[in-house]
Amino acid sequence: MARGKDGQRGAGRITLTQVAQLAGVSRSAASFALNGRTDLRISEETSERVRRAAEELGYSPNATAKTLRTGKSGTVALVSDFVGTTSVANAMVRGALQTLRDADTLLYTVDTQGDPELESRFLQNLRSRDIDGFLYASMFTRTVAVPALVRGAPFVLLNCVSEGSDATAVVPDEFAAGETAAAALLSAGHRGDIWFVGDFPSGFTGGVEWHGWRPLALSERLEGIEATLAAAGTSLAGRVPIDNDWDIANGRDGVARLLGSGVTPSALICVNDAVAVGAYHALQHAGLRVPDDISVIAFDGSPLTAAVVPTLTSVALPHQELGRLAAQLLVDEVATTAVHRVPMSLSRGASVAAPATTR
Amino acid sequence: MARGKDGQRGAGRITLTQVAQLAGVSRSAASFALNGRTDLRISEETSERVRRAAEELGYSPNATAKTLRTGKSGTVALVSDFVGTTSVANAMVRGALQTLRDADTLLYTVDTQGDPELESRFLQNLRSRDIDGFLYASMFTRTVAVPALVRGAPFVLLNCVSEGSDATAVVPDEFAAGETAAAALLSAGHRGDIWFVGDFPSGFTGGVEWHGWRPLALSERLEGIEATLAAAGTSLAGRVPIDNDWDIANGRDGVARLLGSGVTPSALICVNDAVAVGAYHALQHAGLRVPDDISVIAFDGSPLTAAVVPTLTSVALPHQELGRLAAQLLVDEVATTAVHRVPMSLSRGASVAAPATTR
DNA sequence: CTGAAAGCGCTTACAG
DNA sequence: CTGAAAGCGCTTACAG
Repeated sequence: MARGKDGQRGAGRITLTQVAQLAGVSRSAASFALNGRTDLRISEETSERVRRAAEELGYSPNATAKTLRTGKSGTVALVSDFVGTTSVANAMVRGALQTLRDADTLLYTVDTQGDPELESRFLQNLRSRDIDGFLYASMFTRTVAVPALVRGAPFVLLNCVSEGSDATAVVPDEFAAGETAAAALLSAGHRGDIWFVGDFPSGFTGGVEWHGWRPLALSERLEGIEATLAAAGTSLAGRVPIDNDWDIANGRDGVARLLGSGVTPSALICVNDAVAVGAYHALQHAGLRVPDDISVIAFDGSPLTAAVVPTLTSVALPHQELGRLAAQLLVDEVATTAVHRVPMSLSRGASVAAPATTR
Repeated sequence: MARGKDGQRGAGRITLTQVAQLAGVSRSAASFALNGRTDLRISEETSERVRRAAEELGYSPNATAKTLRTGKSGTVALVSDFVGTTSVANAMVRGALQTLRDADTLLYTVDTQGDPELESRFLQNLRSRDIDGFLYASMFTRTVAVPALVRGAPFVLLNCVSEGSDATAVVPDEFAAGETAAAALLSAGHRGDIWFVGDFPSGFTGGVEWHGWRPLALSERLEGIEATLAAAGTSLAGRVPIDNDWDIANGRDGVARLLGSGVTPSALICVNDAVAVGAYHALQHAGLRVPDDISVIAFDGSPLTAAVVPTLTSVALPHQELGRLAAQLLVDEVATTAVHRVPMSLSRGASVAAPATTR
């Protein structure tokens, strides 16, 4: 993992000496001014000049040097065994950890909570420690703007792609996942009356910003579904828009609305497992049985699939493999701008059967 | 966050110079030998002497100095927005992050996967970076042996307690949680035929090692339950032992066995949500309705509670508050050996009702 | 192999 | 305020 194009030391990294020079003061004075120390009784005017110089040069202190000198790093570590959990995030971390372990590299995880200001502080800190590389990851598959600080070191996007498609990225193959879901229904004998549950609320389309984010899964899954249905001479009977969160309540409400409108689907393809669980609830409430009356298939392959009766058939996200591959690409310094798509496999439950009409 | 008793610089930290002295070689030679470089054509015998000296002194290189000199840190960072997920682990991280943010401290997370060798490598690396403090956390509440490397800096145990109770720790109040669960059933009118699902398999007791770990939740929850029932003049009708994993299948099998033995409980207290979901399945299979025929209550307050019909009543783990408090104690340098117990609150679903016999 | 030295970028006590 | 200096712990080119 050598330094990236923009990651060379010295190439651009501003030091305190340079700030002092520009401000026309001693290094000591610059240090005192920047750290807001008053021992030296530096005039406010001088302090201001130093701060402006630092600002102008884009100075950011080297945390490694500071730590070496002071014996304090300003950081705390949380050490845990969390990865054991079956969580989306943890599976990605687990995959990356395995690969990096073989490469004798440790993995620090930081969580920005999706907050740009916190992210920026973390990135500054990490860069100032001469981190060898970044895995820039997203909770759910979407398009991101890669921060300049990340671009300054080798990096691989994990579960997201860059705006200009100008970076190495690893994402699930959502199109193929859509194909897989549709094919599962087709091979069970379904042809018509297949509904998709989880479209954007009206006014939104898959291609635009949504919730401040730009998810990829929805549009690509839909394309895969439609392509496969079209090849079999059919198409979706319709799409049920639901609210933002793609949670259980959204799924229940959406399907209740669908059933209330007099439609009797043969099968439901739900945008994720939680929505499918909500669909179960609405179906049960309407006295419909899964899969006897209606088949249900979803995406994600989360623990929810085992919580319902009958168990839910779902096209599983390959989180661990995403982490593994992204780490491998980082270690291997593969410097393409390719988007690597990892296959999603069908996790078979008992929620898909032959359509009621054929029995 | 000052350095802990054993954390002072210089006090004990061995440097390369000391290794070289003990081995009777130059610092250059020591460096070359330890890094396995051959440029200098150091004899195998000398190398061996250096390695022995390093070993004897317990030398571990200072990563900060090394990074400063070489511009490489040997680490990679995974930057993400994972914390948004509703996962046990992430809630703890989120809580800690919030507190530390106010204290202007960043949080690095490392995951050891429960592997002692990987943990040791991480701890070495973190200590060598002069990390200001540790949150030592466990996935589930248990007794841990705190590594010496952690003790070398200020630290707080998160969701675990130390073997000798000689460290500041933050854990859920499991005893009170047991009381809460029992009280919920009592106030719904249940008196007898209350069964506990999730006892250790026979041969194990709550006090001893289990699965290589020593969980606290089970024994303390049971004590709280029994204490509250006793105060109401009753007691558990029995305990259903289940297999190790405390997952959905374990719960289903355990309850199926119980029902198969001819018992008809009035209420079930399940050791966690997953086991309760399994209980639902077994009850449904037996034609019993929740809560009309049997009430069910559990512990954890996970997303599974919303996935089932009726929604599950559960005593919720206060993960975020655990993280928040632990971070606060770390920042405040509270140097007691106190175990702080955080209350668990009742998350009301629709799975508890009056006993069938009273209606 | 040795030994003295430079240098990574910072903070800080010191004499002026 | 300045300015020269030391020092954190390492790596590494250099002359012997």
